Amino acid sequence: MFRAFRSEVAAAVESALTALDLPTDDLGVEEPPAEMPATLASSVAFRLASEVGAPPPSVAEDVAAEIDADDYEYVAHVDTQGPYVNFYVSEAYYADTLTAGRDEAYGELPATGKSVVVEHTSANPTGPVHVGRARNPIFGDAVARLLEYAGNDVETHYYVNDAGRQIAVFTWAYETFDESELPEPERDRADYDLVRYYREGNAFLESADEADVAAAEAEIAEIMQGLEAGDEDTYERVATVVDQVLGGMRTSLERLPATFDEFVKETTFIRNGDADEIVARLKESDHAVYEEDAWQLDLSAFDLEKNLVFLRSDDTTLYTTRDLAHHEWKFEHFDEAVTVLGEDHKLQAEQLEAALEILGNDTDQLRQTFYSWVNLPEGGMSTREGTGVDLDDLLDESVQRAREEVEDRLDSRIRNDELDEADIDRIARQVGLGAVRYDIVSKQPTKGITFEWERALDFEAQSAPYVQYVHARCCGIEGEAADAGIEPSADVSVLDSDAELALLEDVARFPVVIERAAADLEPHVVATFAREFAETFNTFYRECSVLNAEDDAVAAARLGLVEAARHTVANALDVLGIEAPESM
RNA sequence: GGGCGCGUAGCUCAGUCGGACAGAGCGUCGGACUUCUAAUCCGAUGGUCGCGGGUUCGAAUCCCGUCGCGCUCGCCA
Repeated sequence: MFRAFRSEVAAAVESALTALDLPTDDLGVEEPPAEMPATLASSVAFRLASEVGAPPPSVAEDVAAEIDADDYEYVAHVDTQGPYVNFYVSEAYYADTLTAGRDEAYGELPATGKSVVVEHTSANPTGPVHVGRARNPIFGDAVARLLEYAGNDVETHYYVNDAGRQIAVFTWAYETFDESELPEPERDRADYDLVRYYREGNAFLESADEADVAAAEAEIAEIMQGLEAGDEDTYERVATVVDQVLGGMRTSLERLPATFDEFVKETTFIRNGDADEIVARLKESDHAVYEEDAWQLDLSAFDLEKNLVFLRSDDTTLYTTRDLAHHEWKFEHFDEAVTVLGEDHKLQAEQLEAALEILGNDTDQLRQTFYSWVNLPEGGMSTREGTGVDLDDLLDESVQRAREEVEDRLDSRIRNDELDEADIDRIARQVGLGAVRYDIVSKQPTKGITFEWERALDFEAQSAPYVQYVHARCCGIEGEAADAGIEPSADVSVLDSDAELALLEDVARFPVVIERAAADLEPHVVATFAREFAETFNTFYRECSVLNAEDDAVAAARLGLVEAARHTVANALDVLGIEAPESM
């Protein structure tokens, strides 16, 4: 309803300014501070004061006088406070909000008809997912969910790097070293098992004799050449490693859960000839240069001083070359391609975009968004060096701590709903995973995060459990109300306390929060909303009892409001990929 | 050194397409469970919005400079 109200306010200000023969290029519509009773305001009087030759408050009054609230459905009345023109919502606004909120799908925006592919995570299949990388699936999954809520037809892709040098090194190491010379794997799973070979291989290349390293490098180069030449045997050797490791990584990611509609292998674009075709087309372009035996793009026209090599001197393609083919393929099949990348890929992403433009693509289809690395207090995390915290360990620890919390609280629990062992398992999992996700998704992606156990696993306020608790409370009330025979209504005329109306106003804002967050690809906006919404709900909870309401009509309307609130919290959490527990 | 990002309360963070006194949580201190679940709520405490200029009626927000931190500048990905 907020979106409709906002349109009405904009229309009202615009027509008032037109009537006053004033410019309408900037209507100055904004949200007033929380303490103000108005829902929207316009600061347009500031800008027009000099033009009119009157002080802002006087201009504001002129504007307000031109607006007749009766012309609008959701505008109850208009007044001024100093230089501001304030707009107040009508009972119809509350009524329609409550009605809309009682739909389970509340918050989902009308279909845009656009298909969007969200590529995220795409971590190299070299070993277990660690926390440094975990921001990508958590943020990426939330972006995908958010775009879905915003009305798009979304597909998620994981781009599998199965063609690069690292994978060639891995394949060589896997075939070369014997398990007996490796340490015990940390877990009995393929990614933990095989990463030992990868680490051993890298260590060998760094420390072995020059001659031995040269021999190894020759074998590694052979693998890369084999892939480039389309040699079936080489593909199979590489796939043996990649598929196993990726399988293990997927198990970790699915715990979050982060799932993918498709895993797209990089080698696809070598095998089908698309990468070669890209090379041929790039060679033809005005930006192509042949320097030091390699084909490169001079991107100075795009303000990128670094040349992009797209064909090595040994005629093999590079990651970015194949990614160009990959992106053209995405452009063909989807209206929009969103990619979630670590900030370390920023330059490469700019080069990619420039090259796509050179190839004649409409790069408006491409949206690349970046996040900063998650570091440990003592420094960065690396799969190759084996430093860092594994995502599995973080999730295990979080669920375990959540379980301890549940058990600790069991004795002091007032509610007599007798949680059984299965409930405790469920709550521990929902809360434990939710806490980890919320901790990461609630922050602006551009900000660096230092991973600290205590902070990531804080189950108090400003965390997932805080929001989840509100959902459980809603479910509790609805259960009790059903037992008491109360039927929910949408009769807002009996709701008049500040707490009730504040909650209703927050329910009303949810769709616009989705809209804005999706436009900017910023799921943390939804996380902030969810937390604020939970606060508003808790005030309502304290002050407005459903079961002990003054009369039946109030009880019924409050129950309707609780239902709308539950849908709002559940769906806000759903955008973030966090489960909404029915009890906890 | 060049490019990009970040810098807001003791700590972790919102707010950043200019607007009404800069907001939360944690921490510290003090209160509220015979009540629809206290993973909750209420109150107190706490800030030169890194620093210096500029633009503007108005700047945490825009511009310039500067300092600190991160990322990046491979025929790696």
